[in-house]
Amino acid sequence: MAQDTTSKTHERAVEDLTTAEARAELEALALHLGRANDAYFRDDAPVMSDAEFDHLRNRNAAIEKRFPDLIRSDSPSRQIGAAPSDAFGKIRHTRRMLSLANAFTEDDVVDFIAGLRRFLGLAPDAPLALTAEPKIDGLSLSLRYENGQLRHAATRGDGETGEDVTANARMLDEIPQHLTDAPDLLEVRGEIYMSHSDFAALNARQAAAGGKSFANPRNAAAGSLRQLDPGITRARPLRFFAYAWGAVSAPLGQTQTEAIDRLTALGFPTNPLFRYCPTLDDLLTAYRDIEAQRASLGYDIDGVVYKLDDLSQQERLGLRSTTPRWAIAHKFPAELAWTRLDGIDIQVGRTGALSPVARLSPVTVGGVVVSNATLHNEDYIAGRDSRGAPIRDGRDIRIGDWVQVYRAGDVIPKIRDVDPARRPDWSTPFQMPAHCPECGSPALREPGDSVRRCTGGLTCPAQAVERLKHFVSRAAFDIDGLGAKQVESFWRDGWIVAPRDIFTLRDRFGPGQPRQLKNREGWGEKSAQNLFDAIDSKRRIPLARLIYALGIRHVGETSAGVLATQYGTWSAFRAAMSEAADPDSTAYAELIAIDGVGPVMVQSLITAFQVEAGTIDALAALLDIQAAEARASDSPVAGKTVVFTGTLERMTRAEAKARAEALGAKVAGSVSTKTDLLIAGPGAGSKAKKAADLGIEVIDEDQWLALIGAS
DNA sequence: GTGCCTCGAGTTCA
DNA sequence: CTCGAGGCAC
Repeated sequence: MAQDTTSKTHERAVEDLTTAEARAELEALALHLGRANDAYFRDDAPVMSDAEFDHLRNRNAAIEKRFPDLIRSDSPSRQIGAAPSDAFGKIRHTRRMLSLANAFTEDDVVDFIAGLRRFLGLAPDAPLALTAEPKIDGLSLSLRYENGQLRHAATRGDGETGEDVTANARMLDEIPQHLTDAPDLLEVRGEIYMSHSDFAALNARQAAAGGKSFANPRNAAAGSLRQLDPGITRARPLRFFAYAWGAVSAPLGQTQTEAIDRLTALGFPTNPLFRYCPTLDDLLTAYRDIEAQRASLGYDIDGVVYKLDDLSQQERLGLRSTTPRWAIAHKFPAELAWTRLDGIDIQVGRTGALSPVARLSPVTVGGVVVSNATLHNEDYIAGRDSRGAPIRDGRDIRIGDWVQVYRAGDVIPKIRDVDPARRPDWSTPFQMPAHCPECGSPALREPGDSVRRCTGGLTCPAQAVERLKHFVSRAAFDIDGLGAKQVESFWRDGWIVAPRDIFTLRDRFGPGQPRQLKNREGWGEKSAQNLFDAIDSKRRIPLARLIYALGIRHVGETSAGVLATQYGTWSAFRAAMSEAADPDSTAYAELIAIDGVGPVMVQSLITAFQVEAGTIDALAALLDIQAAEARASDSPVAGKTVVFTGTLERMTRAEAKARAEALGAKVAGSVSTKTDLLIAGPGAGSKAKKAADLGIEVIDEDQWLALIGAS
């Protein structure tokens, strides 16, 4: 396994080391392991073998054990926990793994049910059955069975692509390896979790063996499933509940209830508290019952999931971008903790936004020690907006206050409340600085904006660095070995000041140059060469990624994709951005006509290409920009613009729109020359006439359903 | 003008 | 994950 033995060649027994040698070696190990960890964590580019990684980590631990006084504040033993995740292969989910929308109050649930009825075109009192089940606090897993055999197991990942943990899933008793009487293709989805008793026992074993303990059962489950050595996973008591499915070759039933029964019959553990709820009252009763049992279940749950029971109705409702419309998670009240607010720091983001961050006396909330929390913006801290009106959830928050902290979505620490009785008498309302703490430029708040922004632009170090970090981020250029930390370090030394410097790095600091990367601390011949190669490999870049990487305000990943698809090539896009500066130009009209592009984004694009034309063009000249391909789809309506008019008799307007969009069609509100197809129900008026005048194809609802294969 | 829905931006801890 | 706000339909 150990291809690279250089670092071990001169290794000496730990007992023989002098203090000075130990200190030097710990420093070197911190550097190497930190880099290796970054490479694993961020990219798919391990810089050393797993065996060597483990060896170095053990060596570090051994030296620290003998010289406890020398343990560094940046010690790898503190930073490197579970095995690096990217050592796992990737699996693309055939059906995306979604998350759930949340309900926090009974009113939210009532709204959810009303929304279902509205979408389906049902009367407010029409019967509508749902199901309720506990929401397990673990990590979701997708299991793919082909001809009854377990083929793949994948974590959720970002929903599109997860990690391949097949070898580990095969080690778990509660996951069937073979199925009988199953559909040829069956993807089962569920939750991996660890029970309270198993968690306590595991931590006790870990402590006895001198290992680190886990903060909570969910972390223990995640750490155990993501072991590189399946043997370790085998020894961990992981459990599983099935609650959903992905692709299937034959339906599991007509309702959620039937499908869950079928999964149970196939041998999957399903939750015993699953319940069929014909009415809203049944649903809320189920919630209270499950909440009452929460402490005695023996495993963590964080709410109750409601799903529409009828699967054909589920299909009609369809999906939003990241959540299904037919399900919701009714969350339990979050765990709370009181602590003191020791200070408020100001961070400066990529766009210059000044965000206040609370520095808290460390406190345990929901099994995790929290010491920072976001405070959003100045209105939030003042408890009122710029006109003095109180704002929702805002609080008068001051340094020195006792504050109540919770973790929103069980993740992001937030401040819920302030105890006025314990406010120190010296406290004063927090004042946002009028100048950027990083560069001293005036920090201004535009009318109507809730955020104060540094006006320094790219002369502000914080903005410049954040821009660079954005440029190399995963969804942008994603250069192996050039992550946030490296970019910041290069920026500090003036090696990379703007994005284009990345692509001239080899010319300026490569072989033959007076200053060379390989002589830089922490770099060698090989690693320098690898970085140059990694950079070169990203010169060829899809148009969408480049547009996103530019970091133009209001242009995120999605909008960048839309723009790329619309213009196709860099030269077309680049020309349009210049021409659009004239609001009377056709370029302007075309730009603002793009679905999802409005006046704010247009202005932002125009300004960016005026102010930064030189740097952008210099960058583009160093790249090989790939044209965007029109999205291919097998649906007959993909890419078509359709308009609905008149009364639809077999579905609501919302449903028709959602379905058409799911098939790749664009749904417009009015007929124009861009319209490809008009679906006209009874009572269609001017739109149908206009369509006829323009020679646009007009069909009725039945023909439409036949066209999309859904009659 | 109101009310979705989505997107962008900033966020934590491991 | 959440908030704020842009974009769009009604």
